[in-house]
Amino acid sequence: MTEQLLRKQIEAIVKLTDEEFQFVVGYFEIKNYRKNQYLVQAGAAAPLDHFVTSGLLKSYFIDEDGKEHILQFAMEDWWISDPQAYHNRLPATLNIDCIEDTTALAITIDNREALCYECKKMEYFFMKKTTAGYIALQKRILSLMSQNSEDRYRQFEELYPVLINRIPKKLIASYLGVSRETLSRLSI
Amino acid sequence: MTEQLLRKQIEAIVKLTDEEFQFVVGYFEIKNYRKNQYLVQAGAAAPLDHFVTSGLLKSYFIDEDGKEHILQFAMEDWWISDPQAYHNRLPATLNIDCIEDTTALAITIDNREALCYECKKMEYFFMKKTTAGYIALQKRILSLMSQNSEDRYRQFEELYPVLINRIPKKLIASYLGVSRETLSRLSI
DNA sequence: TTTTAAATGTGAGATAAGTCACACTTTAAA
DNA sequence: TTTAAAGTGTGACTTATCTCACATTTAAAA
Repeated sequence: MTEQLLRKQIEAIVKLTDEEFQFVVGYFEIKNYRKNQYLVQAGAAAPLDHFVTSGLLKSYFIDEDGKEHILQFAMEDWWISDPQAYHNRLPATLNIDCIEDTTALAITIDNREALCYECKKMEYFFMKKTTAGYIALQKRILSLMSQNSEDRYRQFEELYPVLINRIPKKLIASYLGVSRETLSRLSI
Repeated sequence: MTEQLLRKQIEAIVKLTDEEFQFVVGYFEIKNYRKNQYLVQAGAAAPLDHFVTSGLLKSYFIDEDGKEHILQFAMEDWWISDPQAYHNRLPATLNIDCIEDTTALAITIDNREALCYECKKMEYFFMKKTTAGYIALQKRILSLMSQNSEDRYRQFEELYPVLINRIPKKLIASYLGVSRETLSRLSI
């Protein structure tokens, strides 16, 4: 069952009774998306945070030259949103779309805030997740500043071995901040 | 009074009574540091998160070539730590030291967790701060991936005008992920 | 299965940024 | 106030990476 994945992730941080988990799940809705479908489009509202239970997504920014820069991939057990748009109820600056058909549990910002208010365990859970995300982003910044393309690729390989054969190399290049030609020329 | 800065920042997010604020402040200690002094050294413990009330600090990573990469500056009203070391009670991978003599309110991770447990308003406050930090890091990643040195410098100027004349250009270069020579050659 | 589109590899040349070197200026220390 | 250290600017050369082009392979759609 798709909710069990969420439960497992939550319970790695805080224990919940069956009733508590049913209460939590009530704040989410199950969503299905097709390959290439947008979940979020720049300029539009981005009212949902998604916990992916199957499939694969990417969030990315399109710069003034029309170039895509991938900020995040999200497969099973990952969360994905445009955090700025979501938390501050602003129009999206990012796009999110499906690399594969995807099923996710989605929660609105209002529901999330209500849930955190009603259930402090969940506030604690989200706190832990956000902190871990913050740490991961700091590492990514250091990686962009201190490593060359090849080292960044190798680090990606090590960190997300599953994704290497599941995502086109040109998308990995975009995630790493390198052109697809340069990635293709690496001795890897 | 140095605590009032903290109160003001907290009250921009959650209102506190005088008693509540006194309770909160009890979890912090006032620390003074001299210019060039380390707050955190790579390899050692990093048991404190600092809320700066005066002065200026930097956190940075030293790569295998001995090159410094600045992750963050922190002046009045900013928080600074090695989040990975702090939250997970690990040895630091970052260094933090003073660009200017600094006064800060410091809190241990144990005190922070106890405070969040005792005072849900503070948990909410830290949640908001961490989320805002996460969003800022995402923007920095996109900036590193999509902008050239000059655009990054101009963006820094716009975002932190106060820091431009307070920090040596070579440190700004390190923060922007560019050599000091290249920064010096920009037509800015 | 056939057709079309997407992904990938690779050459050739352009370019942003890095590195090393040294002079000059500003700031801090003795 | 003198001395030393740190910060900054700039020339000359190197290099990683980008861009454009086109061929080839692989995957998806008709």
